Parts: sequence; structure tokens; C-alpha cells
Amino acid sequence: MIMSTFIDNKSALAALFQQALLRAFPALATDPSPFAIEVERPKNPEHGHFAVNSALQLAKKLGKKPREIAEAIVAALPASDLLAATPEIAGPGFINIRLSAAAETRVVANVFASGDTFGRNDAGGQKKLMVEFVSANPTGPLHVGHGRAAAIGDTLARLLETQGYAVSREFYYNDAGAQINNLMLSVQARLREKAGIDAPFPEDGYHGDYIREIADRYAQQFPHDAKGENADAVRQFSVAALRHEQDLDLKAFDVFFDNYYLESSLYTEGLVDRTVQRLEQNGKTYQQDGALWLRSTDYGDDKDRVMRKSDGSYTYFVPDVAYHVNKWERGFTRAIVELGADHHGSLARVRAGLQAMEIGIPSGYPDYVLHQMITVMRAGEEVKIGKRAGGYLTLRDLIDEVGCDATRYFFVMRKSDSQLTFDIDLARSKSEENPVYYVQYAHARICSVLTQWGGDEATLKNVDLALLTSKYESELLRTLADFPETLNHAARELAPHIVATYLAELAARLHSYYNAERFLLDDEKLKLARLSLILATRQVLKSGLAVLGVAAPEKM
RNA sequence: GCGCCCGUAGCUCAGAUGGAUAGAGUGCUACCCUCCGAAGGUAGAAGUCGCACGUUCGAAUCGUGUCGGGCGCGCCA
Repeated sequence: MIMSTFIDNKSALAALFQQALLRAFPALATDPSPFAIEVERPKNPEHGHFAVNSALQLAKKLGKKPREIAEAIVAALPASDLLAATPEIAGPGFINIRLSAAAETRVVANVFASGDTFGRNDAGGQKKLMVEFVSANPTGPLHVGHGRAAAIGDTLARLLETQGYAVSREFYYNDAGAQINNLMLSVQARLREKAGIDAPFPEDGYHGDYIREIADRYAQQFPHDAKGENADAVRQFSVAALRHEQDLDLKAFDVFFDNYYLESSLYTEGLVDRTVQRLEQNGKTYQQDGALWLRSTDYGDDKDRVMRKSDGSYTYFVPDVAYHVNKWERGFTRAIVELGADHHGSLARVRAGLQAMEIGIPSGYPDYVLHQMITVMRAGEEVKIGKRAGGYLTLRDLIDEVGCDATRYFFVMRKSDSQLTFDIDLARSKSEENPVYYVQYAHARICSVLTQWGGDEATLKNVDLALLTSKYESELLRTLADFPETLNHAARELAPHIVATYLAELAARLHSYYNAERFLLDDEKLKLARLSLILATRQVLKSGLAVLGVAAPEKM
């Protein structure tokens, strides 16, 4: 993939000021802890395009007043075509920088030169990275919590791809445990019910209507076992049926996986046994009360954990550890696991288990991204989304009702570790304020203006932009220029909502621009410059929406 | 009792590495369509950043304590 190679204004300025700093204070060059100048975006536009606060940070170290330091740095600045004028020193010692017009509009040419790769970089060096998410057990349809997991996980994967990682999406599921047995018993009970046999429904059984549907289909396919006496056959059939349903849900949500990993394979391939043996050999285990325990407290867990129960079976976290060891051994030096926050208690013990293996896995492995609960509202009332109860709202229902785009956007637009209220009426609305449509509309609106103009878009990629000097143009230009850093920031923080917030801002700048300026005017030169700017904006909107997996419609 | 997350405008929420006058959307008030699409825009009112100490040139941000809400603390997954 061809990545954009331009140096953005921010890094160019940082280099320029670093040079000035060393000129002004040569002693810093040999300082044991070198000081790196950072350039930041001031919140207030009156403070210029960029600002440097290094003079304040260095005051103590240099033993001088911040303003004196700032003056010395500015005086030592080499000549540069980046700057519109000599930077101003403001307040206690901020250096405020205003870009030259050429530097300010350069981002448009960069967008055209990079196309779809604008904002991407290859810093990841195509290192293997895994994002594991959803990982629902095949005991029912995906619910809205899985939906949030799917949207966040898939967006994280897309985000990390923009940073040059070779991302693999993985779905891990338990196809053999107690819950699967419970599923089998539930289907069996419905089969017996159909056959007119009076049998009690299992205590913790699954009550959803889908259990009846599976029973119906089973009876149809295996008429000779209409009572479901062949437990293995019922189990296999049910798991396959539900996995199939979940795949349809995910497909409708535009989420795909590179690999599905079965928990049962950890046993059949001996990985669980190998893990336990290794932990025993390392002296990290002990016997007590007829069970085998892991000394997880040695690695920061708040109590030791049972690995092998007194009945000889393993607790869930042993295969979990084996699974993560397996990820590591498959060459995923970085792994991210997206989980519901109700599982946070298991993090410490899985990481402890991995450390106790002593096979070189770093202590923070894997990275966890947790998402909080969702409340769904419709017509001002809370909608039931619980799993066990029958008649609840599933992910598929939600997608059918509000559409894939709005669902994905709503699931990622909040910080994942804050609770989310999903307002169905807001998500569906196209006539009132709706964050998804606000952004998509910006894209469609640009398409509409360009269509009305009717010229060849290619000619817009090489026009004189010197006339773009209005407040709206300046703000739009700087927002475009922020895109690469926004992706990088969001990927570093593993925080998809940063992208959604950015897109909302970009769309707002665009709508303001529309209402403030005229596009199809007689002044040919200004017209082309403005059209060029919105063409570049369209590209960035499209790229940003693509990271969220949301369509960029040309018409709405 | 212990651990994790959250507490910012009436409501829903942003505020990365501590920075200048704390932001957006929604709701409310008043305006704005003879370039494209009013699904939009402009302006205004609205805040003890839960509370109290502390760290420093500077704290919504870091530390300690405290109050309120959610979740987890099993030889369940």
C-alpha cells in the first residue's frame, strides 16, 4: 500500500522550533534528559494555528523567566516559509504561531496526492496484531451488548490497520461447556414437549422462542429422533444452527472475522494440559481441598485461583490462559481483547496465568478494551434486552429497525467505558437531529454541489488555493490537517469514539461553510478553489466514515 | 468489606501527553433560504467540572480522603 509521505505542518514546526531552541540554549544539546519541543493546537483560534508552551516548561530547568526564554527561542528561529509572520509571545510565555497561506492550504494537495491513504501511516510495520471480539457462546442470538462489542472491535481493527498493523479479527467460542449442555437440554425439553411427553424444563434453560424453532427444525431433519434422545446430535445441531444465525447477524452488521477459534480445540490439541503442566513445573501451583490452585497472588491478583476442580475438570480461566498462550505462539506480539465490563474481574487472573508461564509474554498482555452496559430507549421507555428472558430486543432487531450505519455509529460514538443510552427514535430520525445523518449529510451535500457544478473533478486537484482565506476556510483546512493525528490518537488510545467526535466536528465546519459562503459564483478562480477544498473534505469524510464502517452516501 | 468504571450546561456526552476565557449536540429564546439540500446555519441564555485537602508557575486532568451511581468479587462462563 502506498502511504502518504508528506511531512505535516505540525512536525515541521516542531523541528523548526527544536532547532531554534538549541541555537538559543546550546547547553540543552548535551543535557542528559533531552527536552523535545511539542507543538499543540490551541483551543482558541485567536492564539494562532499552533502554539508552543515549552518556555513555561523549561523555566525551572533553565532558571529563567518563561517570557525571556520564549523571546530567545523566537529570536533564534531560522527563516521558514511555514510562518506568516514572526510568532507572538503571549500570556505567561506561550509562543503563538500563525501559518503562511501556502502552509495552511498545503493539506488539500496532500489529500489529493494520498487519496484513500490520506491519514494512514505505516508505523506498525505490518506487525501481526489480533483483535478478539464478540466471542459469544452459541447459545442464542446476538444481543445488543454483542452489537456494541462488534462495532467497537471492528472499528478498532480498522483503526489499527490505518496505523500499519497486519490485523487479524478473531472470534473465540465455547462449543462444549456447561452452557452448551444447558442449550442442548433446553432444545431436548422442547422436543419432548412437542412429542407430548410431560417433562420439566431445565432450571437454567433458555426460554427464547428460537429454542422452539431449533427444535422444530431438528425434528424435521431427524424424524427418527423427534424426541431428541440423541444428545450429541441435538447438541451439534443446535450449536451449528445458532452459529449460523450469529453469522447472519454479523453479516448484516458488516462485521467479518478472519478466524473462529473453538475452545474445544484447546483440549483436543493438548494445549490445556500443556499449560497446566508448565505451571506445575514452574512451581506456581499447589494442591488444597482436593483442587489444584494457581498462585496468582504472586502476580497481582487479589486471591489465588482454582485451576482444576476437585471433580477433575478445569475452571474456565485455564483454557483462557492456554488460548492466550496460543495467540502469543502464533506470532501475535500484540493482542487486543474487547469484552463486556462485567468480565473485568477475570483480567488480573488471566494475565497472572500468562506471567506464571514464564515464556516471555509481557506483563500487559493482552490489552483489554472493556465496554459498559447499554440501555435501549424507545418512545421514552426502556426496552428489554436481557438474554434469558423471552421476547427481548436482539442485535438483528436493532439493525432492522434503525439500519446498520446508525447502529454502528451509535455504538462507537461514546467512550467505551461509559454507559450508553441507545435512543431508537433518535437513531431512526432523518428529519431531526441525528449525529449519523449529520455526518453522512455533509458528504452527500458535497456530492450535490459538485454535481450541480458539473465540471471534471480531476481539474479541481490542481488549482490555486491562495484565495481561501475566510474564517470558515481556515477552520476547515485545519480540521482536515488534523485527520492523520486523530487516527493515530484514536488507535493509540484504542478509542473509536475519537473518530466519531472528529467527524462530527468536520461535518459542522462544512455546514457552517455552506451557509456562509457561495460556491457557484462567477469568479472562476475563487469558485474552483472552494470546490477544491470541499472535494478534499469529501475524501476525508469518506475515509473517516470508512474507519467506522459507515457508508458515505452520495444521495440521501 | 475489597477491586474496577463513572460523576462536567435542564438532558445525552466530548474534553490524549497537566496550559490561556471548560466545549459539542439536544432542549429553550431570537433571527437567516433568488449558489447546493432548512435533514442546514447565525446569535443568546444556561457551569461551585460531586465535595474537601494536597502536588506547582498553572489542575476538569495528577495524589490522598470522602459522598453518590454502576459492575465484579464461585471449585459459574
